[in-house]
Amino acid sequence: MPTGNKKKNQLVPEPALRRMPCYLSYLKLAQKEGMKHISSTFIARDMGVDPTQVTKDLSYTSIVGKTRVGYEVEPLIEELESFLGFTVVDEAYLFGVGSLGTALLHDHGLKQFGLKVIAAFDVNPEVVGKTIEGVPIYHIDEFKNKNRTGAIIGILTVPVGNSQEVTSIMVEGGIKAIWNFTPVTIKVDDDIVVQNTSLYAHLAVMFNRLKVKSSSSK
Amino acid sequence: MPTGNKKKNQLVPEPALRRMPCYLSYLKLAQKEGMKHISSTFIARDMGVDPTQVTKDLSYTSIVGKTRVGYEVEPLIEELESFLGFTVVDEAYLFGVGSLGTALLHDHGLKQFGLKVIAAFDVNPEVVGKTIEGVPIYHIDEFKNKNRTGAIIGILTVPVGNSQEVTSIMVEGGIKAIWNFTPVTIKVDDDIVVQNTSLYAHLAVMFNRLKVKSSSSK
DNA sequence: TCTAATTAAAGAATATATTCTTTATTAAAA
DNA sequence: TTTTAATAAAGAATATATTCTTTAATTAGA
Repeated sequence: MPTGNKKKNQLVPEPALRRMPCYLSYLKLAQKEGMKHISSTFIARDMGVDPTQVTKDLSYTSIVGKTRVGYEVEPLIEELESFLGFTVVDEAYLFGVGSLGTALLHDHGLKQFGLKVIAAFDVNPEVVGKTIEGVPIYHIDEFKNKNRTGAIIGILTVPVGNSQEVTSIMVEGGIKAIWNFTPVTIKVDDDIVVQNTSLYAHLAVMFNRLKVKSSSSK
Repeated sequence: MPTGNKKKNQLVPEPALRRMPCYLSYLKLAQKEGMKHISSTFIARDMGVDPTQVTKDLSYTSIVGKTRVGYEVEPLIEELESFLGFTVVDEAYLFGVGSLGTALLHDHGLKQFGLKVIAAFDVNPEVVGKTIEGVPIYHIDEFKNKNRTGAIIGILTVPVGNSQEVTSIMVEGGIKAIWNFTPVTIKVDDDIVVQNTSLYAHLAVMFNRLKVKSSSSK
């Protein structure tokens, strides 16, 4: 049996992981206002969530709070950033320089959170050869050669019909994690990480909630 | 007690709602290939999910399948699109024309899924007065006047520090649903719908899964 | 016409996530 | 030094979502 912290190997629940960047941005604001310590009850009240959920979520990191004092703001921020992988910058390729792909290339916020797009790939001759925000766009056939540099993260923003095909190309070329912005459920081996972020799925949830609210208020 | 379909008033689970656009894009591809009928087991096998989950998810819509045949593709597509609110185009305002806001304005995919940005607001004199992809950008002070036209959906892409402030302005101006792209937990009254879509939260989940995978494979 | 195989749908069982409760700790005040 | 109040943390209870099981329907084939 391997030694080491059991927590490191156990899977952190996705809902908890998704909340962590919220704590992080909240803590950064608190730090700006000069706060040195902050308690879970305080965070919870401010953010409108359950206090025990805050402590449970934060317990997945290696930070421990102090009774009657709370957490030290600065170390907690540092721990969260490193725990979430925001401190080291990973390189990524983007596949599909259409409307959404172009949009993402314009967002430099990604680099701040540890992801730097170093090249993009497409088949459209109108975009191949150009650069967007300093990122060169190559024909997808060049991907296998280019991947010598070893990016293991791929951003998938191709049209729905090409999703699975491009996914296969990505995996064959050594991509280990796919950030999938298409609404397609792509199929990959177990060793490949897939993160689905379909904006339209979120839009669907919003429309539904809005519909339910407006029909119940009548 | 009100009459009418009980299902319409009961909240559809968010996970189910998020999967629906996936079914939709899958069905559209199937339709292109000439399929008229499709069974839940077939969909499930193709998408790598549980067959009963497919039927359960689809049962929230008013479509029923036929035993030994499955669902009719075309009516199912139509029902899903209308159920998800993709058939009618809602108008929206975008708040914060920074990096991410600009990016979203470039994505015309949104209109296709029922959301049309008709105006954007910011305070930066460098962008105020310009247009991006045909969308005019106004100073946020002009929001209250502009909102006579009655958009009730707002897209929030301001910097973290201004999130809550701009949220209040949005709600005061009549916004009923906020698509929040900031990692901040904004506070609003119960009657306002908030849909959180923090790209960085998804990034965090991906980094974590990648870390776990790479550490367990050694 | 009858039988067998396939399927949707409903409900039960399981798994997962969230919230509640208790306990032990400890800083601050008496 | 002692007491009190506030807190983190662990585990139990609850709520939620997913998966499994059963049932009934019905089409295709014998």
